[in-house]
Amino acid sequence: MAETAGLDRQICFSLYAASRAVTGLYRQALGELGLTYPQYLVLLVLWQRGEISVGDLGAALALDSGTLSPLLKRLEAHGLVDRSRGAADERTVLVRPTAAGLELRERATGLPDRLASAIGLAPAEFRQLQDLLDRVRAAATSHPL
Amino acid sequence: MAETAGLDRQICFSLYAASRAVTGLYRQALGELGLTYPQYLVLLVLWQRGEISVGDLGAALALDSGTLSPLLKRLEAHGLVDRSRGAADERTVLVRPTAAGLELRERATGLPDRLASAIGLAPAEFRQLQDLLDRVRAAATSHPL
DNA sequence: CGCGATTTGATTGTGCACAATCAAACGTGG
DNA sequence: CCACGTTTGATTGTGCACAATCAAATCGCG
Repeated sequence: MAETAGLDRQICFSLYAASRAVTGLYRQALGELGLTYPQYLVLLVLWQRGEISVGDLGAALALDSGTLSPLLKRLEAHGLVDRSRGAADERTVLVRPTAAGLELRERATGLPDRLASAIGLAPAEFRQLQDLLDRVRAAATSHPL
Repeated sequence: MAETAGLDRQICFSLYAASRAVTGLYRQALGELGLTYPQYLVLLVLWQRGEISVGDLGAALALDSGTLSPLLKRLEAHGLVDRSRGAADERTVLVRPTAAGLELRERATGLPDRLASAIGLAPAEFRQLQDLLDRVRAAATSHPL
């Protein structure tokens, strides 16, 4: 045989398709807030940590500066974040939410629960899925193949 | 309280991050073949189904023409696929692999197994993960939120 | 101090994703 | 036959992702 397996047997496609489907669900909800999904993830970090450097933000989200720099400029243009050079190290850029950026937090509070109920897994299944995904991610990022 | 949950508690981020991590693993392996990950998915379908219309391809991969049209042109420019208008219906475009496109299948045979072992889940866990992902995808695509 | 190596973020270029719009081809009722 | 609505793919525009490269700031070591 040695036939290449079809799409239906490839875990990678299930992962890829599920990720895009869930992002699409967020797209609808976030559209009301004027945010994209990666922008929402950045704000999640800022709401939790307050001021943070671009580097630490990239480490938290596993995104590099080529993705974050223009994204942060768009958030700044929309008045949701401030950016400034660090006082101690002039190379670092510190990002923090503005008042408008903090206000969005209230409007986004119900979002994770709405999404979770739309997906409709049992709580135990959610935990199981997250555990498996985190292990996959850890293996994929450490193993250079 | 009513605090927005952090990144670590959001299943959506685990899904998003795991998907990008696995895609990154494929990126290394596919680089030797001169393919991107979505291009590889298109070829998987073509290897299995032979000739197929752009519409059916989009349905199989859940991708629209705005993504597939330029992607297929790049594959055509690399000599891996042919494109032609359908005889019965001049609106449809039929895509099929060239000889070079079919040869790549041999070079890609070991790939899913190599990736699976790099990820390192037990077979039962793989099945479990795929089941959960497919259910998430089904719920996310049917529920309009 | 001074100079090479490192760190940090920005820039550039390619390639997805997806919404919105468009034009050509098809199909059907009158 | 023909006008109208539908289907099919292409095009356009915005916004991620990521590799590669760059410049400025900092650090380390002699």
